[in-house]
Amino acid sequence: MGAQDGRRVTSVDVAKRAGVSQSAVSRAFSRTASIAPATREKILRAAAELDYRPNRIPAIMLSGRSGMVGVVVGGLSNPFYASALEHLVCSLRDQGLQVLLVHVDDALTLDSALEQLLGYRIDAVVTALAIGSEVVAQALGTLRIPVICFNSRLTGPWISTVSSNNRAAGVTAAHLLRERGVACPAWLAGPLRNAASVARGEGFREGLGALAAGLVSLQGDDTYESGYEAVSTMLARGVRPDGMFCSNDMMACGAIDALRDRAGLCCPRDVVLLGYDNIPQGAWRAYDLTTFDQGVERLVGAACALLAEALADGAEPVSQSLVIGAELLERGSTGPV
Amino acid sequence: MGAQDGRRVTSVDVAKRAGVSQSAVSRAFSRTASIAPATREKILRAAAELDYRPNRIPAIMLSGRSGMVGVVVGGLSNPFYASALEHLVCSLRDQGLQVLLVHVDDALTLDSALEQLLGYRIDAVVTALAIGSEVVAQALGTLRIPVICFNSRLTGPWISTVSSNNRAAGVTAAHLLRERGVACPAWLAGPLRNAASVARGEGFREGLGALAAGLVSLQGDDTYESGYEAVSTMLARGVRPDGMFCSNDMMACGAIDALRDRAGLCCPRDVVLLGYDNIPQGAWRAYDLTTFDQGVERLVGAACALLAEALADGAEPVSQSLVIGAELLERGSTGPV
DNA sequence: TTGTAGGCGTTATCAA
DNA sequence: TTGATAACGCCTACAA
Repeated sequence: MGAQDGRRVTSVDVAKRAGVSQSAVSRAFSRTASIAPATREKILRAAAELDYRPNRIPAIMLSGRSGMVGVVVGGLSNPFYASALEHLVCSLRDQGLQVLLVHVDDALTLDSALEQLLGYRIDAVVTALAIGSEVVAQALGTLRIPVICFNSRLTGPWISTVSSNNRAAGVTAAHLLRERGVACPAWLAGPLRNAASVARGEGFREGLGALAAGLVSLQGDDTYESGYEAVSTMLARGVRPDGMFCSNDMMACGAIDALRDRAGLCCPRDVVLLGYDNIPQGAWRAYDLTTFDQGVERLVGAACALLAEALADGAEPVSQSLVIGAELLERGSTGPV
Repeated sequence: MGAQDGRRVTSVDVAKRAGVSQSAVSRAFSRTASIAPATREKILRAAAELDYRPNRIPAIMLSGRSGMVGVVVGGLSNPFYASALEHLVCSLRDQGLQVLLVHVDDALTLDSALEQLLGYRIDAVVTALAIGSEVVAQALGTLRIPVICFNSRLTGPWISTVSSNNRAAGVTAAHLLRERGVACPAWLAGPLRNAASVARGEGFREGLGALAAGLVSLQGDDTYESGYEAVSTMLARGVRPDGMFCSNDMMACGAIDALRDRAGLCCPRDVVLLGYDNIPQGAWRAYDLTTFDQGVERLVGAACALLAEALADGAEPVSQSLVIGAELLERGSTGPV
């Protein structure tokens, strides 16, 4: 049945079999068009017999809208981003949008990737990149389609952002350490290009008040290894903080392991420590990590809401910023209350 | 510049500005067509001025090929799959293929997801699903486009598979435990629908030889929590193996934590333990997990090779099976040599 | 409610 | 090397 000759089954084939016009077939598969139930029935039967599947491509040509959203990801090795992607894909599907996925390492890849995507007439771009923001804003701004960024500082007429309240969380982290009687705090930063990390650091410093004077600042790159390295180096220099805020959970796990390995230090007994993101591994018994939960669902939900607005018929270029409050999730690494 | 009136810039606009025919514009952007360098130059300049980007959609209509591959993923929360996806996206891009990503929870979602994808005229499907294979094979088999599966038992005229040598790895795991003098081995299985897990278990049992008689079999579902639970329950029943093979690293991490938490048991001192997948977390100091490395690059590379073959012009329905050898990666959890 | 006809933006074919 | 023209498969007026 169907395309014996290799050719794909088209609406014309179905029309022929059902003894109707091609436009009738189109109507049978349309939500809005009016068609007699009996005719529709007949057509659907013929379509099923031929194993016909409507082709969306011509509709894209006519409408100029593909129903596809370009999703640009960087570090999928961070479970937080993997989870965000998973939620995003599901939410977009529920909005009837498909995801055209691109992985990007640097600004160059980004440019060529976007070029590719644009050929497919994607309706929008969603991204959680942490590449040099200047370059990215430049590249994204010229697309003339809506762009939604996570935890970014990018701005532009087509660019909207969704962020968690990084600065406030930093303050909260500082207050928690002070409550726990921390005297010598440390801050483990993510890469400087990561706007969220910078904001967390600023909030932390602010919340520390007088304690900020003696703040030990370490630099990581958001990976477990960098957290392990940074803390190992610090310990080797004889620096021993009793409280620590890590810009993300991956580094926090590395920090905990380095403290244990290199100096026999335990959390929270010797160091009160917390991270950010609430990745599943933080909940693993070996870490039992206090952290900030960004609420991936809310974050993604907000992004999709912005997207829906930006894609609404006749919408002007939208540029909004939404801030989602991150919630402190206390576990063992900051000790009992 | 460009579409002041909101309309998108087309090749006709560029042609007008460059003072050439529309076909000339098409040629200027084509790799194969022949065109005078001067003409090409002139056209590209006009295109740049208008910010023109070729539209791939009409080409899809003409050729029937979209250059898009549907990628169906399940558990992105397993870092192994996240990593595989990352590699896959990059490799496909290098082949000039785009990724249309779909997340699927159950067979129902799969059906509707595939229906969606087919509307976009995807050229092939790549998947690492571990859903009931009957249903999936049914759904995938009727697509009439190439399907590449990871670690699956699916078969059919259009279906190819890439697997790691699960059975052989199971045997190797058993031999390692025997070398270490294990007397009471345990096996922590993944879900039954996971063909890879079943094969690993069979190989393990085979490799154990006489020891298989006393094998302790535990059931998990490939998550950390299930590993933790299964081992906790086992310990509560007073069962204390001295060697353990876990069907994947996530469960292995859970097992290690349960052994430590619930019975103060350490690896490798009290239990010689190994997993499968080589996820980054297994290398974290808290686990230091011996495991089998599937070689994501090789796995993905093989899949892409199969795909290229299946998509070659005039290719018949391809059905191949490739097996990639997994390599034992010894770390601390199986002890020093 | 139904059929006819035009067009979406390219690529491919053919003639010049 | 170029330009005109016919597809590709569907949607959407418009007419019946």
